[in-house]
Order: sequence, then C-alpha cells, then structure tokens
Amino acid sequence: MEGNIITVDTETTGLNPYRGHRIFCWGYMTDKGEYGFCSKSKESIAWLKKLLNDSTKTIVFHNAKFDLKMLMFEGIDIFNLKADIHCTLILSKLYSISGKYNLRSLAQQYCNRDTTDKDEIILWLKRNGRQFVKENGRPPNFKDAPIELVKKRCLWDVESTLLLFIALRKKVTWDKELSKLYDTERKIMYVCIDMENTGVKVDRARAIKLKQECKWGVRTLQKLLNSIVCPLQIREEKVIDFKANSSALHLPAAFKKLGIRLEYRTKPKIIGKNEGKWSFDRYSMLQYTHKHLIKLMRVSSEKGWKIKDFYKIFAAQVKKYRLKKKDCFPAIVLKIREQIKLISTYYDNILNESIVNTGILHGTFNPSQAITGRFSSSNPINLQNIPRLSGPRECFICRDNTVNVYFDYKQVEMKFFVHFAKDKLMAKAIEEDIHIYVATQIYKLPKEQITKEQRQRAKGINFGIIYGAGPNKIAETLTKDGLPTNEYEARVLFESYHESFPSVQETTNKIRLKLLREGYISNPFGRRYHIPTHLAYKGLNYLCQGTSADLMKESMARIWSFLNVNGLKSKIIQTIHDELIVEIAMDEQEIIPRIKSLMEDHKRFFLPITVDISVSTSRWSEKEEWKITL
DNA sequence: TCCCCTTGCCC
DNA sequence: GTACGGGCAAGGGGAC
Repeated sequence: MEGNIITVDTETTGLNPYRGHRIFCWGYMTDKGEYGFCSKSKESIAWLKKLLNDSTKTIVFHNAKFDLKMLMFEGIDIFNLKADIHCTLILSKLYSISGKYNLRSLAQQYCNRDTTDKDEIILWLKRNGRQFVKENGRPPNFKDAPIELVKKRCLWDVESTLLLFIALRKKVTWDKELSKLYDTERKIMYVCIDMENTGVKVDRARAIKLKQECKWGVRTLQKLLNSIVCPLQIREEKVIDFKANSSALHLPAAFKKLGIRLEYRTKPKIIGKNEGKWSFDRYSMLQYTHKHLIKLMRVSSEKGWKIKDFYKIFAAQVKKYRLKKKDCFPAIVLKIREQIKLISTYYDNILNESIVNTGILHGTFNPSQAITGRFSSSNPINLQNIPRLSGPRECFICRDNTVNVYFDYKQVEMKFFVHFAKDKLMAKAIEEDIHIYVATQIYKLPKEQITKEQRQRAKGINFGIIYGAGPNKIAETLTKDGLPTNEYEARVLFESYHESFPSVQETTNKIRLKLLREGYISNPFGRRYHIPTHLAYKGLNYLCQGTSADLMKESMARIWSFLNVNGLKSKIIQTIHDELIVEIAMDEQEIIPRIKSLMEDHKRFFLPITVDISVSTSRWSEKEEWKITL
C-alpha cells in the first residue's frame, strides 16, 4: 500500500458490543487513492490488525472510539497499536463552528460533498423493516441490508473521512493549544473504552427489592388518586385510571374537577404567539400543595425516605389536620411521579441492562457530545444522573476485593467562576465557606447571624448566577429546592448579589465584547466556544464548565497512564463531571494519595484546585469520607 | 410509528 | 427590551 494516511470505517450489526453487536464488514481509503471493501473474515481482520500496527501509517476513523471498541471485540489489542490513530469527529468538535457533527453534514460543510442523496440503508431499513420482522422475528440491522448499499455507504464514508481529515487536521494542529487538547482527547478514547469495558457492578437482588417497594407505592397512591378524581371526563371518554404523567389531559381535567384554579403555564414556544400550556411540574405543584404537606414533601425528598415511611407520616398528617381529599391531591401526584420515575428510568434499566450472572452494567461515556467539553453518558443507561438520595445508588456495589474511591474536585466550578471574575474577596471566602460569605453580603449581616436557610438560599443563588439565571429562575429553583421564594424576594437578592459582586457582570460584559469582536471565546485549555452575541450570558458558564471538564480529562488521561504503566489492577470506572470513581484493588490502596495528587493543581489557576476523597466498601449510597488507613 | 413536549434526574 | 448552563431518558399524545 502506497498511501500513508488510511481512513477506515467498520460497519456493525448494532451499537452495543455487550449486546452481541459485531463488525460484519469494513472499508478503507488511502491518500493515494487506494481503496477497498471486504467482509469480516479471519484474513481480513488479520490484515487490518497488521495495518493498525504499522508504525509508518496514520489511521483515521470518524468516531474512532466506536470503531476501536468494536475492533477490540475482534481480538485486536487496541490499547497498544503502533500506527498513529486519529479521529475526525474529535477534530471537528475541537474546530467546532457548526452544531452538526455527523459525517454527512461535516462532509458537506468542509469538503463540499454532495449530500442530496438520502442514506439508502436507512431508507431500506425503513421500507423493509416490518416485513423483515414478520419473517425473522427481529428488526433488521445493517448486515441485513443489500451488501451493495452497505459498500456504497462505507466507501462514501471513508472518502469523506479522508477529505475531512485533510481539511481539518492542520486547522487543529497549527494551534498549539488545540493540538494539545486533541492529544488529550485521543488518549481519552482509550480511557473511555477501558472504563466502559470494565463496567460497574450492580446488586440485582437489591434492585428487585427496591423496585417492589416503589411498585407498592404506585399501587397505593394510584388507588388514592382514582378515588379522589375518577371517573374523570376527558373529551367523550370517562377515565377511571388517572395518569399522573398526563399534563396535557388528565391533570388539567382533575384540577378542574377539584375546583383548583390553575395559575402556572409553561414557556410558550413562540413568544407572544401562544400563552403556553398549563404547567404541572414540581414547582407549580408545590404552589398548589396544602401548607401542612409542603414540609413533608421537602423533607421526604431531602432525606430520601422510602415510600412506606412517607406514606405513614402522610396518613398521620392527613388525620391530624383533617385534610380533605382534594388537599392531598397535588402531593400525591408528586409522590407517585417520583415512584414511576424511579422504576422506569432506574430500576428497570439496572435490571434489564446488567448481565444477569455477573451483575456488570456497561454504560457508554461520550467525551465529545457536550459543547462545553464535558462527558455525557447514555446507552443503555445514563450513569451520570443516578439519584443521590432515593434508592438507586444502593444498587451500585463494589466488586470483590476492591473498594470504590470517589475523587471529587472540591467546589471546582465555583473556583473557576472566581478565577474568571478575578474577585479577590470571593477568592478569600472560598477557602472557608463561599455560601456563607455570599449570604453575609446579600443579607448584609455578620456571619454569626447567618441561618442555615440563608446559607442555602445563597448557595442556590451562587449556582443560579453561574448558570446565568435571572430573578424569576432563581425564585423557581429555590422554591423547587424547598425554599419558597417569590419573584420579588428573588429580585431583591439578585440585585443585592450584583451590587456586592460587580466583577461578575463586568466579566460577562467582557465576554460579550470578545464575542462581538472575535465570534468565539476560549477556555484556559484553548477549547473554543462559538456563541452568538445575544447569548453572551452563557459564556461564563461555558468557561466554568469547560475548564472543569478539560481539567478532568487531563487528569483521567494521566491516571490511566499511571495505572497502566505500573501494571496495576485498579480501574477508572465512572466520571460524573467533577467526580472520578476509581475501583481500587484491595492490595493497591496505597495509590489513593497518588491519584489525588495527579488530579490536583495548585499552580495554573487563580485558586488551588484540590480534591476530596470518599470511599465505599459496599454500596455507592454508603460512601463516606476517606481517612488515611495505610 | 414517529416526533415533539413536558417532566425530572445529575453536575 | 432580556433571562438557567450542560446532559439523557421516559411517558403522553398529536401528526401522519
């Protein structure tokens, strides 16, 4: 083969190798115009393996993480390839101007490729799907499509990838910072694959038990709801089973029947055109909730009460205050929705997606999905939004002979916020308690007089401000968090905040100017954010989020190399934005401080970036502060 | 059956 | 005059 740059694309029977999906063919193209397409066979994989280990070659994929992972399942040692591996998805995300990163749009945008043809395989799957299921008892995948279509698509893809690589590589590598980011992202591919491959261990029996408890709650609360509002007249139909998730039909009808006047609407889609639909989210529902039940709702969520305990106290309250059925309605709707959510989003997935014998759950982490640079997690389950208090974390357990260690960047987004605003007073306060300090400023009280609730309010405002919130949104968030705040109160606090910390608005103004002049802003790692000027208020948040994300990525790459170079058994298993979960082998616990120091950064930023450590020897829900026990 | 909307979980 | 950042997934229900 003459070409030294070779693009490769594998076609697979699906997206999840842990569900048995595999490569069935692949194609390539070189910068000298050579190309080929072949079915998977022992020989063709051996040939590809040799290519991937030719140190004179540059191999390019579009979304290399995916192809490499699939190749791993063909027995290729992807972690020690000799060829130089590149990825046009990462390149295009780093160069980032458009919001679309599938190969078709990129090829059109950067390579002027014609994309008027529809994707013929997708069309084929759509046209023949139903018939196929009838004949084969399963939906068709790419392998079932006519091979000429697959070949055509595959070759189109490798050609586009090649053009894209040539167009983008220099744009990224000419910039020193972007080039470094690119190298980190390429390492992160392997970290991610390793992490996904290791998976997390779940306790299926516990998930079954907790699911049963929730189901009891749903049954009990559902009976109550039905007895309160059914039969319910919806159009011509008499509904006898009320759906608490139906905010379009059932909830408005139920409120009407109970004689509760509706007050809150969702944001209209087209401003002014439409006044929005009735809203029944937690914020609105709490406004309709009876005063004797509000505290119960708050405490039960805060403490993560099991449904039976909630129900006991709830029944007692109802009796004590002689509440009518209609008084209980909003609270019951909220509670049943919590239970439904726990079952369908968490317990069902934990049970359906973990491997029955081993209890291992393989999630997917995507390092280049979020525009800020954060990871996202999905498929088959999002491992980054597991509830902290209400049960599911009990199902995540340690593997035998390991402990799970949680390395948490302490207040990291807050620190970067101060870093960008360069606010000296805040910087000083962050070492002690930033939320109390902000409370002293906005309430104009000495810190001894700050109540727990005022601190919590200040905390809500701090995060709201980082996210670019206005007074209304702050009121909403605080109320949802169990701190009832009206819009007037929120406005006073909001203004008081900006009077105390003028540096914050100054920073946003600077960002706006920079966007006006250059069209983008960059974080300290050189990651660029193209933001339209009228959305400049997002800039500060992108910087905080993105800086924290890039710091985490660098750390992960370092830690992963450290573990590998030293031949350690311990594994990175999860990342939740500013938290890294490492499964530490029982006999390797001495590396915990080392990992901490690989993550911390005392030099580069306005404030030292430090790490807190927690550890669990049993369940995620049981994690506690780490004390040196070496 | 597909897709939008609403809701709700995480940081 | 304006307004909570980034994600993912599920259920309901209208559109086709």
